[in-house]
This record gives sequence, C-alpha cells and structure tokens, in this order.
Amino acid sequence: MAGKKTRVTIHDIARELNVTASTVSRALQDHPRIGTGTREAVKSLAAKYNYSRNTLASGLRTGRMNTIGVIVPRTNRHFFSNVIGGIESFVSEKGFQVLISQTHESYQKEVSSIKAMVDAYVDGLILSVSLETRDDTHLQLAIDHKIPVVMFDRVIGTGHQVVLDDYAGASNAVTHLLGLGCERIAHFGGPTHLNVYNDRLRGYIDALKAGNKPIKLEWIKNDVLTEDAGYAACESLFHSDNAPDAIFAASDYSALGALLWLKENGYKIPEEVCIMGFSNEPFTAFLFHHPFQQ
Amino acid sequence: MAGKKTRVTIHDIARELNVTASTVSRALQDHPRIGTGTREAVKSLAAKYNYSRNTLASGLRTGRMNTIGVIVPRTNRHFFSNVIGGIESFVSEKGFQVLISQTHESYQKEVSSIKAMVDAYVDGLILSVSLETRDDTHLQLAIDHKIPVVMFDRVIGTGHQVVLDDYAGASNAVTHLLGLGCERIAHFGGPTHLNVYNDRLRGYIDALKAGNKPIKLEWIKNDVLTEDAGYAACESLFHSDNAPDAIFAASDYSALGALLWLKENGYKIPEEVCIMGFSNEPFTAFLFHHPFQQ
DNA sequence: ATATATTGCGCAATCGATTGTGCAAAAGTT
DNA sequence: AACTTTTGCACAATCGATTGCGCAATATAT
Repeated sequence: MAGKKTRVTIHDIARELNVTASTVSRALQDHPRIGTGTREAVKSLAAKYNYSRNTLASGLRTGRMNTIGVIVPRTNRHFFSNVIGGIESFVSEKGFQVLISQTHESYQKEVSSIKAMVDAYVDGLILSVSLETRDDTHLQLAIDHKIPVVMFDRVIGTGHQVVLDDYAGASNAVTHLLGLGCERIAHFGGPTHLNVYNDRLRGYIDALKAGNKPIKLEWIKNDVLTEDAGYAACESLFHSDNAPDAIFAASDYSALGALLWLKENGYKIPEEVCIMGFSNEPFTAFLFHHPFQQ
Repeated sequence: MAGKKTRVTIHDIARELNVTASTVSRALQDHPRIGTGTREAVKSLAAKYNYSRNTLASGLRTGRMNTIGVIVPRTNRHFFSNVIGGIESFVSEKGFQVLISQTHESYQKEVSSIKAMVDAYVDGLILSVSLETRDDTHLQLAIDHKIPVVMFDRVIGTGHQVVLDDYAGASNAVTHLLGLGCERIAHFGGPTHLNVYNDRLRGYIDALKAGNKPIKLEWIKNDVLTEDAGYAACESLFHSDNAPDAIFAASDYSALGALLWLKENGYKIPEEVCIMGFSNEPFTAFLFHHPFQQ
C-alpha cells in the first residue's frame, strides 16, 4: 500500500530467484519448457511483489497492446454512448482497454483518428463513419497494419459490418403510417451515400410503392437530421399548397423539430399530421405515449 | 497509400542520411545542438516517408504516453458521455488520446480500472467515483506513480476536484418550491457519503430551515436514485397519512419514477404535487415545459 | 551401456526511441 | 597565435519484456 518508488520488473524477480529474466518471462506465460517448481516460485514472488507486466515493453516487443480503438462521430449521442459502454464492458472482461475518439462528423478528423489508433497499436478498430465519409480508403492504413476493422451502424465499403435493418425499420414505419390512413407521407433523410440513410429512404419508397402511393420528390428532404433542420424543413413543406399529412424522419431530432414547428403553428398531432422518427432516442419516449400525457 | 510492409523508424532515416539514430531523434525534437541543415534534412525525409514516432518505444523510454484516462460509473449517462466527449475534444487537440473505463458503480471495478490506467501509463486520470466508493485510498496507486488525478462531479477525499454547486442548486430548487406555496417537501436522495448527494441534502435541509419549515425524517429517502426507486418511494410516501405536496429528487430518474406513480394514481402535477429533479437529463425537457404540451 | 529424446534454463539479440557523455571541428576571445 | 567556448554529432547504455538458439542434465529407448 505504501508508495513504491519504482515498479518491479521481471529482472528483479529473476535476481531474487537466481534465474534469468527470460525464465521469469516464460514462467509467467506458462511456457511448457519451464519446470513446475520455478514457475510457481516465479508466480508467487510476482504476486508477493504485486508485479504487473510493463505493457509498453511488452507491446513494443509483441506489437499487441490489448487495446480496442473506437471511433464515433460523437460520444454524447445516446446510441453511441451505449455502444461505447457495451464495448467497454465486454472487452474489459477480456483484459482489454478502450481508446476512444470522435470525429465530429469530419472526414479529416476521422482520418487522423485512424492514424492515432494505428500509432497506439490498437488490436482492433471499431468505428461508425462520419457524415462526410464517402469511401473506406482511409481504412487501408489500419488494414495495412494488420488491424482488424469493424464498422457499425454507419458503414461504408465492403469491410466487416454490424448494422441493423434500416430498410425494414423504415418500411415498417411507413407501412404503419399508411395503415393509420396517412396518404401523403414526407421523408426527412440524411446523406444517401451512407447506408443508414439510403436504406431508410429505400424502405420509405418501397413501402409507398407497396401501398400504391405516388412518390413525390418534393416530399423527400435529404440532409434533414437535426432539430433545426426539421423545423425549417417543415416550414417550407407546409407553406406549399401540397402539404403532407405525415412525416417519416430518419432522425428523431428532425422529427422533434418538425413536431415543434407544427405545434407552434397550430397543427394537431397526430390528428392532422402524423410524425414518425427513427432511432429511439430516449426523449421520444416522453413525446407521445406517456401515461401522464393526454 | 500502398500497403507499407513495415513502419519506418529513425534508424531507417539515419541510415539514409548517414547520421545516427540519436541525431535523428534529436532533430525531430528540435534539439538545439543539431545543425539546421541536418535537422531539415531529417524532417523532410521523415515527412517523405510518412514517419511517425513509435509511441510504445518512446513511451517505454520516457514514461509518457500522451494519454488521459477517464473513469466513470457508466458511459451512457448523458452527463458522463458529455464529459467524455468534452475531454476527448480538448485533449485530442493537444495530441493526446483518451482511454475510458466504467465502474458500473462498483468499487472493485474502480480499483481495477485505476490499476489498468496506471499500467497503461496514462499521463493523467480523470474520474467520477462509484456509488460504492467511500474513500480515496485507492487513488494512491496512481499518485504513487506520479499520475495527476482529478475527480469531477462525484468526488471524495482531498484531491483535485471539479464540481458544480450542488448545495446551491438544491437550495435554489427547494426555495423555488417553497415560493410556489409547497409546504411539505420530500427529498429523494443518494448515498450521503458522496458529496453530490450530501450537498443536495444539505441544500434541501437548509432551504427548509430558511423557510421555517420543519424537517421530517420520514420525508427524506436516501438511495432513491433510479426510476424504479422513485416509483416505489412514492408509493410508500403517499400511502402514509402524512403525504408531501412536493418532491425534490436528487436524480431526474427518481423524479421520473415519482411522476409516473403519481400520474398513474390520479394525482395532478403540479396542482397537487410538485416535482423537481436534479441533473437536467435531456428527457426532462419534454416532461413539463414543452410548447406542445397542454 | 550406448544412443536418442526430452526437460530446464541461460545467452544474447531485438522491439524503437531517448539521453548522458565525449570528442572533434568551427567560432570567438585576447 | 594560443586559448576558451560553442557547435554538431557519434557512442553506447537504457527503458522491460520477448524469443530463437544453444547447451547441459535427466529420462527413455535399444
């Protein structure tokens, strides 16, 4: 408990046991060529001195740092902070650590984050690409260094991917709106070079087709992902003489913006306009269905 | 852009320039004893080969890894994910990285997280302690290794701390309730060995005293921090013959639980019971004041 | 009893970068 | 011109752990 002046190394243990550092190193790794007696002597002395391997020296030699890099657009989005938490919980049980970085939706920052992760010798990289990212060439750096890369949610290119079924989600959402009697459903989407927004758009379109509804280009607004954008988009949409009677938003935030504009302008939700958002942001739980509402 | 088979080292650069690695190392650090000519030759060759210092070798030698460790109870709490994001944004501009770990409110996990951070040679440690943490002795490990430690929000002991004024916040909240005419204000708190909950409790008590209201112990519920706990606490509180007319909760989640129970049981908010929560969780914005409500 | 296999461990190089010391050449001083 | 200072760089040790190779001692086989 008292302040150790200096960390104990395998050399310290070796000296005390009259063996060499290599033997200590091997003993700690359960190398078969080390005798049972020595191995246990080493281990118990290591335990006694509270030895712990110098991860830098070890990492320098082996190239492995037992660290997973995670790159997300922003850590403070509910979805991403959950994913980060999940990753951390899982890998920390395996003795790994988590290095995080956020891109703030900037491609350049994503590039430099990847470089930083490579320099940190992460053993694996998990990322969700920025809105600006248009291809996966920048991942090559990690791949060149033999670092396995997995993309999730917002994915691009052909690497390993973990995604949810945005297409089905969108399609179900729009079908549900149609079932409620909505006839004129607008869509607030995101950049379609990203799978998630493209899939949600496709789901929207196909659901409309399946319901024999026309697709109106003026009802499809891309890059409407924020509360402000949703608010503004509503304004233009409902000032036209061809206003929709429902909105399917690819983002809960733009759905919220739409909701606010409509309420402020006297529309009744959901009687006059139905709104559906995508993401299950926690705040949405309190917008519609909560028992103390009504 | 093509796949480099192996990273370039200072030795590679040294060889090509007919100098030694030490010269290259010093040149890259702008050491004054290196001639201008050599320095620039080194730097341009380094740039040409896209050299980047091996952080492990460097860290092994210097003991500095340009990494900040952050330990929080959970990454997916709005407050913590925001703090993590803020730290990451700030330090990444300085060329530092962020290693995260979560304790899940467990003291043991906190201890092992600190050890892991020390082993990772973080240059600084930022943490918010778990609910189980009762003193700061476990921080000694980091301090022994000369790692500066800063606690935030949930702090303990005498180290460096960044906190907000929980006492004033609580006091203001309760004073506000009194101003609204509330006479019988209950408190849902947390473990009082933690500054945040102790301060909020003190603020509550002192505000009541200042308003010449009696302090009723049966209205003070400790360890009521979650939605479920708030729900349950309400149940017991309002089944007594001495029910409060307001609740000041140290957590927005327990406030939410209270809100749900009261609504389900026919109480009118805020006419019959006022509820005030602490934390500014985003969802609370939608519970009371939003324009589309009422 | 001789030949082969196995066991147990030491030696020394290696992973890249850093840094104290030393030494020669160039520059400055009187 | 003789002497001190400064400049520019090389040498070699070091940070700890890992690992291929080698060599003895012991065990097994013939």
